[in-house]
Amino acid sequence: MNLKTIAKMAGVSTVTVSNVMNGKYNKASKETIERVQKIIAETNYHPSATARSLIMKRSRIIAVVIPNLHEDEPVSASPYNTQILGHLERYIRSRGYYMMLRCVEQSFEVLSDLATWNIDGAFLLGVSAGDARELQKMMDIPAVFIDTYAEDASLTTVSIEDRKGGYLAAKYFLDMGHRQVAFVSTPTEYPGVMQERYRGFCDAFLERGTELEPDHLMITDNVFYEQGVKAGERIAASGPRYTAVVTVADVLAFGVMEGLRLGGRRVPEDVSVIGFDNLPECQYSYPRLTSISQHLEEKARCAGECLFSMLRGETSAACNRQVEVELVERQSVIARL
Amino acid sequence: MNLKTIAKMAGVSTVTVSNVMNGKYNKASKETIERVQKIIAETNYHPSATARSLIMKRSRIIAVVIPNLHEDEPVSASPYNTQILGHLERYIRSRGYYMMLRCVEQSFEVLSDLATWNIDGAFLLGVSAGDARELQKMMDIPAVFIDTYAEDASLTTVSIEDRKGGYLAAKYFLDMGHRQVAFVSTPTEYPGVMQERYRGFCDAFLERGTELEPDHLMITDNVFYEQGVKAGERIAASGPRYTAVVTVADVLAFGVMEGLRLGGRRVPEDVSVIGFDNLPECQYSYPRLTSISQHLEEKARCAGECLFSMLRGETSAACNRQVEVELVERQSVIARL
DNA sequence: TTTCAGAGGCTAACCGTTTAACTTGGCCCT
DNA sequence: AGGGCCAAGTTAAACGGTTAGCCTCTGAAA
Repeated sequence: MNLKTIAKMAGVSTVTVSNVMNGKYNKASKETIERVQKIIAETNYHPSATARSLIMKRSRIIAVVIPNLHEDEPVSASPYNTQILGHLERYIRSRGYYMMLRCVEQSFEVLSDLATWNIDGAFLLGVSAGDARELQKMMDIPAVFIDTYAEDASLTTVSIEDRKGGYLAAKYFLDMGHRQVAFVSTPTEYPGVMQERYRGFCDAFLERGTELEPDHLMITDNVFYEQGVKAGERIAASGPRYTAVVTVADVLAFGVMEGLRLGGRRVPEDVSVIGFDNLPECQYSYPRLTSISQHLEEKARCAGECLFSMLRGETSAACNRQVEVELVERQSVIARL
Repeated sequence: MNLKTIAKMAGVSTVTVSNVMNGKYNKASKETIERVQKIIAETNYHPSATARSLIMKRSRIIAVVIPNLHEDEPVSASPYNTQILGHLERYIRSRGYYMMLRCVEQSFEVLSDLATWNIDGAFLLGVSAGDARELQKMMDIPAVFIDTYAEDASLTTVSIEDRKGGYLAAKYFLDMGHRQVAFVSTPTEYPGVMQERYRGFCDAFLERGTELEPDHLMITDNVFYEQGVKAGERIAASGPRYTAVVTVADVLAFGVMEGLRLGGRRVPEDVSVIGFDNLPECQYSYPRLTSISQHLEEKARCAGECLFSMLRGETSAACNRQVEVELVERQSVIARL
């Protein structure tokens, strides 16, 4: 079933059918339009996207590049990824576009072959700043980087208020009377999400004039559960020194809680814990985890708006937007009087 | 950059370049092949997938249709979905195909517009048997239904040994000395995953000759956490009657454990619990949840093999494969002497 | 010496759309 | 009466590949 067939059935040329399909109603008479539309509906005809994108040089396909989903590690398989993916798909579809998904280990391995599809734009998740700039160059299409921190403003990025998140967690503890607070994170010395969160954490102590413990910073190799357990055990082993822990990821927090328990400390009676991301699991961990929440739908909408404004050619320069965070109170924190 | 350009640079016709690209090496001389390949490499040329699929009538695109990912509910946002998605993507890509993702609320809303892309095949997740048959008719392309149970064998399906899973859980409890075992599930009267699991559960009791408690079956509205909590509370309220619970989903089990706690029962000291799916979260719930595990990579590979054998036209009729399950022991179960 | 096969290559048609440019007739204005 | 303009079409070219069919040359077999 193609244009030509429809045209023949309607007794008009293919161009007329094409015009009707694309809403160019000033190019045809009312009767013609109705006749053609009737036939289209009856035959359930849908134009070929391939033919269309071939000649129009735009495919209405958006690529979404996301790190390794298949891994058994909670961080990859995390509901975070599923949800943001779901929201992005909805946004893309609501605009009449299609989503092509690509999971990658190394960001680079990818994109040349995606280019064969004349991709209109791309969302890239969790790419480092350096890689991001490379990628931006390789694919000369509009791209929005989600959770990437670039020092310069050449990239269009959408992230959350990571710094404020760290700040909120620390301030919450300080307000609750905690003074000895550990910070569990992957390395914070490079620009990125974790550094921001740590900066915010420090901000709160600075603002309050409270000294940080000299060894409050506990660096882990990754944000997986087992590393959290180790960190928790270390904290437990340091005696009653720390009364509270901020972690940069919920999964890490789940591990820390287990590690503390293994080390003989109760959560939250002996040590309070705050996570980051507010995964659905926070509601059914034990104890339920207090966490910094990011509004994923908002994040996706934000990213979508950025990308589609670029697609429309509104080159309002690269935007760098941050979505609000908030602290969600649950049972893993108690006040310290 | 297109075929014509490359052809001109190499001093040959487009056909020759095309042949070289597609490995038809018997159609060109060794020198020509090398010259053309060199130019292709230098210019980093990639042929247009749109043009190609237009004329070849196959796109190398596989559609993946998955229910609502964006929901905040653990069951949608579940790592299960993320992981199976990741594995499917890997399989698809390993075959040189592309993955188009579509999240749906109602399975039907979808597929006519996907057809515009000349999709070669599709994976459909979590579609009911009835819908599946409709869909199969609508899109006349090879499709593999994952986690769909059809009574007849007209559909190609891949699922897990759900019945055996239910059996394993029940048998494990019986072997551990439990006699009063509750079964928490969404309705089991219609064909589907849950019915299979329940059947397996009953099988074990029948085999052992142990009577089931008259009200052992606790039906929930869905497999979300809150429903699990309610079921757990109900079980707790029924006094010391039940010493063990089998649930049809881990998230439900997490809820049940919380509900039992709220009702004053300890897990596993008073009541033991087994989940289903073996989500990564089982490793960091409290207590760690014993669960029936499905091998997702295997499941994806299985589905992939089915689909690609259909794509190759090997019409070995519709296959209905089931992937193995096993019981993973953790801390949520103790023996009853 | 003719025949035949195969290597190596080319031309033309085709896939299903969109777009630019052209046609035709009717109407209005001068 | 002639020109200009608009509505409602049409035809032809283009997008970037693939495929079928044709051509030419060389070497070997009959």
